[in-house]
Amino acid sequence: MLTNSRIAYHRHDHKRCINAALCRARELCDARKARLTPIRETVLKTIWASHRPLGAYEIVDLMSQSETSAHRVLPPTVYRAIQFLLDQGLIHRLSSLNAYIGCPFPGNYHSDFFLICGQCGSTAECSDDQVDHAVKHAAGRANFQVESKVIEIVGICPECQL
Amino acid sequence: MLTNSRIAYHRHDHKRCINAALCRARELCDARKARLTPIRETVLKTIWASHRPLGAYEIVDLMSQSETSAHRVLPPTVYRAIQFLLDQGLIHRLSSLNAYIGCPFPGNYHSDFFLICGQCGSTAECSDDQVDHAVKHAAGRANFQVESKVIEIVGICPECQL
DNA sequence: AGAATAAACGATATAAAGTAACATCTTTTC
DNA sequence: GAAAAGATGTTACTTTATATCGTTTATTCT
Repeated sequence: MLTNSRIAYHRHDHKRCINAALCRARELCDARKARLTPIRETVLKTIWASHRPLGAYEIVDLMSQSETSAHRVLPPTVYRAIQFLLDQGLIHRLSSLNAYIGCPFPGNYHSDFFLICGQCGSTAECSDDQVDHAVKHAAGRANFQVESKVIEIVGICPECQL
Repeated sequence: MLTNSRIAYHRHDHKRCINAALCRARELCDARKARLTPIRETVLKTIWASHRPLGAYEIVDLMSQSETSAHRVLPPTVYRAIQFLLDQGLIHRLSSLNAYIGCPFPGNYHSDFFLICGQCGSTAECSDDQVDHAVKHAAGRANFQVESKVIEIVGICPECQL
């Protein structure tokens, strides 16, 4: 099972998460000749500010408040950056929250699901063959051909159980 | 595996689906002393018009166009009925579509997931212990305690594969 | 039956999430 | 360095959902 739950749900130096995410994003975009512009990078950085999914308008507000941007950032600007980051697999959308979260392992193919803590909001991404297989098997029994899945689990993270 | 995929994805007398759903709804609400008012029943019936999930505003439009209602039905009216039906487990919300679908087996506890045909839109509900177990197991490895899940699979239904 | 209470509904306004369209500016390509 | 492609700024708008308040309908209790 591939997951960042050990990091996301425990004390850690989050700057390293941010740095790693930005580095990998630059690498990936470079390799793909996709343009990680300042705006896009700022949106990615803003999303990576924590392990809690962020709504698009929260990103708008955070970016507008920041010193770096002179004038208010507008929704289409953020949504365009979000779309780019989604296309590049650098972030994911959580349908059940209308929110976005950074992908901890972009580039590698992974069919992922999310563990969303209902208490603190921290969300980990997981990729597990058994879950994948169970879903595909169940769908197969209905002769249903799987193309994509949304799996979002709400519960209590290890820290919030204490 | 509990599922209505055999029905939803194949020719069938859909009136029976509607009748069955309304009957079970009446029974359940009766047993629980919950009030299945005319509006609520109409919303449920409208949702059950097909096996395709319906957006709240589609319900608003359909109900407004119908002869039975003299004046335009307003969003809060529909949303209140939707909330009631969700509370009673008579319908489900599909987060990835912002849409609502009738539950084919209300009353029985079931941890369900959905098979959404990307082509025709028809959606079946499934409940499968193996999927359930795989998810719980994967979450457990992250010491995450599952409370609820959203599992929505998009793909091609048996009919649309032909 | 009739008052008191609770539940449901009507209506207006507004919040929250997301997009269309078009003008402008910047980068890349040839 | 001109043409084309890509990114951003700006305005307006669509879609989804909810808050609020006044009114009506149903239930309960005596």
